[in-house]
Amino acid sequence: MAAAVALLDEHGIEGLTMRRLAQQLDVTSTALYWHVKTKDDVLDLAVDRIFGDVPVPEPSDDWIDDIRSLARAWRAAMLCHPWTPSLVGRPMLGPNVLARTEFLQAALVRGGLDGLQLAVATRMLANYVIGAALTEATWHQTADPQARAAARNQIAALSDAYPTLNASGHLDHSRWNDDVLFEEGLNGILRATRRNDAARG
Amino acid sequence: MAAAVALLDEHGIEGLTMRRLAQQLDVTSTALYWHVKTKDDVLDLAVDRIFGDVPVPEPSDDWIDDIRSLARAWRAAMLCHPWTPSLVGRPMLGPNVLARTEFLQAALVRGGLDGLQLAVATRMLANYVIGAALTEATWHQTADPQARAAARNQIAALSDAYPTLNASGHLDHSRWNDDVLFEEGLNGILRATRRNDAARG
DNA sequence: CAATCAACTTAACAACGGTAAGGTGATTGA
DNA sequence: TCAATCACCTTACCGTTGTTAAGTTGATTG
Repeated sequence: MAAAVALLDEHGIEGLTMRRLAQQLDVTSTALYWHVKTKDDVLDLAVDRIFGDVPVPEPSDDWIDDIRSLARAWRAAMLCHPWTPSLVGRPMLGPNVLARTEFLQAALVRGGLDGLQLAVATRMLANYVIGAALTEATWHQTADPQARAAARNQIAALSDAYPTLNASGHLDHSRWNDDVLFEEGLNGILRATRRNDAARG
Repeated sequence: MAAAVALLDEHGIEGLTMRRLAQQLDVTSTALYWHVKTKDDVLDLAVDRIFGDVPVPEPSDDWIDDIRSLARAWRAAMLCHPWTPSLVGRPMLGPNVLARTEFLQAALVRGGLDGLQLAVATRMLANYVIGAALTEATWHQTADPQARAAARNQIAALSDAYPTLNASGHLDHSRWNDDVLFEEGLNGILRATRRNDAARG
């Protein structure tokens, strides 16, 4: 798996082939099929391995801060291995993912949530983190500054069609800091879960 | 593109090959390369086509409801074509996507947001919708009830390791309705953006 | 000492994305 | 009217991919 992750990190998702992976391990490609059933298994294991690197915080008396830490670390791990977000479209049921979801929900329970509100908050947070990582990784992947500038200019040229988008600089990545945007959004969501909690009793 | 979407709908993302697409159109596979540069272009166009099906609401005097409508429709479109979410990991700069993002931001501006708060709210909403669609589509893709039950039992067996997860029924899809969870989460996020707005003055 | 078994190899398969070169039939311009 | 152009498609082919089948090796076991 270490070799697989290394290949994915270096050459992206299309750079991982069974032959290349085998070569990296000084084996024939077919030898891999002794340890693994299909290539998809390799990808699944690689993803779960990355999620295993996400440090699970020690539960403190501030459950909100616990969640914040987990969300931050989760996003950071995905952005550190930009191929991860695009592979989330497969069942995430590895033990590492489950352990972190367990921590998330436990923190919410400590915060007083249960029933529907608990389910809603869990999904809301998970969806936000995954969505953020996916969006940012996608954008970073279009790392070619030339392509970025071209896209920006294309928008600017159509500023009649996209006036708001153009004025807000939504595509101008030098204008807003991704970390700040993520943090602020996370705060908003956390406030929303607390508000729901308060509204319930 | 209609043929491509049909193939994707029927056989999933791996069911679309240039040869199959060509066969569907009674042509040779190489003929496709006259209209398109690479297979990735086909996928990009297919995604943008789906997003084109998302109805852009007529702006009303209730900007929050406008956003709700767009978010609902967007998620519905992605879930209707479950291969879409896993393809979002490529630059989404097609005109259809941009038009809808423009609508979203315009509604937020009408709601009184600008500057950092506007950027935060835009991303928060987009990330949530994308994350939700991705999560749900992923889960639906593991449609095999046998696999689902197996996963659930596996969790149940490890109920010591995942007590909260086990008790909340987070993996029990019969317990909570996806539509309800999405709607509630969306409400939470919208409340959060309004709160930010109020806090600013 | 024979048998088992994990771990690997060699050989080969069909299918894939993509290129190069050539054909065809309608549309054009002098 | 006739040659040239052009959009659109075909034939032939390339290297690579995931994957299977069958056989090999070398240590461990009864």
